[in-house]
Amino acid sequence: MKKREPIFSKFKKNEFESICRERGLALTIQRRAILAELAGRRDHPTPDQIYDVIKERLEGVSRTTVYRALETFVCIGIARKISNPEAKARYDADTSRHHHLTCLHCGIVLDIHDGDLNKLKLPNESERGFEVIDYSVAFTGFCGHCRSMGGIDRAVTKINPGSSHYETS
Amino acid sequence: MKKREPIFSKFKKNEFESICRERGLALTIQRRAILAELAGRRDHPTPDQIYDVIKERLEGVSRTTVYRALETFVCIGIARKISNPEAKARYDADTSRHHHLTCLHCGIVLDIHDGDLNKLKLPNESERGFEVIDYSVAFTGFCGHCRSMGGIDRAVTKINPGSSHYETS
DNA sequence: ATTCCGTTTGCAATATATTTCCATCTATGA
DNA sequence: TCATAGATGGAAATATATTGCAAACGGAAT
Repeated sequence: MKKREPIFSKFKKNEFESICRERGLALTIQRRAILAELAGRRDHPTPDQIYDVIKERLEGVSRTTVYRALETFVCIGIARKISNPEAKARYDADTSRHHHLTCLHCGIVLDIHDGDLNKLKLPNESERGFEVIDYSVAFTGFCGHCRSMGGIDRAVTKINPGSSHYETS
Repeated sequence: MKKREPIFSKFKKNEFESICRERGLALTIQRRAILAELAGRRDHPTPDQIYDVIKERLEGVSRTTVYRALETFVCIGIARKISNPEAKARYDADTSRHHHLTCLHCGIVLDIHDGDLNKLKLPNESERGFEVIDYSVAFTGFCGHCRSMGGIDRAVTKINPGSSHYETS
């Protein structure tokens, strides 16, 4: 098994702290905990998934704070709000260009790092007035867990929030 | 001005009717109207946007019916629920492989048909147990309308539902 | 360490989006 | 036309997200 680099690296932590200082944003324990949780996992969690973990450690944190902190991270450029077909917010602390696999059954979002996919020619959309900033390739399919569960009717691609599960690493 | 093929073509209509017959789904006036509306527009509407139009023509139609019909269309393969970072579902009656431009300011989703983008090599994710079914390239940026409006702070990429507007064709 | 001030938080209320329940109604085949 | 499986409408429940404000906190100056 290949050893993995921790996502909430020293680098990310320093980046966060210096950006906050530049902008006059306070380094609160809530923001630290929320960022650490977001950056420490690989499943692109929803605000509620983060809240559920955070609340065990931080007595009395509010769901509102989680929502607010995540939006703040997006605004200062240390996280992204990612697109997914569930249409609920999911966040990603990795802001480098990479791509996603979304399971059509349970909604989990996994990363793909692939050099070729990072070199797509941008379409010329200036004629339509659109300014392209970035892109990401969104793959859809079925994750290992959902494939191995018997009885999944693939015609029913409706995402089932009740059956969520996560990569165990 | 280039003439455009109507999206709710004879083909789509026949496809819908035959699939419904095969599956024992009733061809109700609600489903017909909802599909016609979805397929007739190019802006990837939310259920509410469809409802707002439909209710003028179909006295007493329920929002619930619109939600249900759209999910049904996805299940039978004649529409897709598309990925987007807003906290609401958007649907697309074009199930062929194509790609999307999403405006980071107003949330509008435009189509891109580009032959090169349709030929990406699928990543080999079978080792991780993921079965890839399809993909779509999600471009983000700013649409012509949002670019031309003065005073947009690009650092604030939060999607603003209040400023929605649509392609006039 | 203490004080001050602007930022952030928690809570409650509100807003928006979606789903569920069930009585009633309708499309469709016999 | 009739029977009936399937669909609808409307209310209510649930899920998701945002806002306003008083109290608490972080960080800089002292």
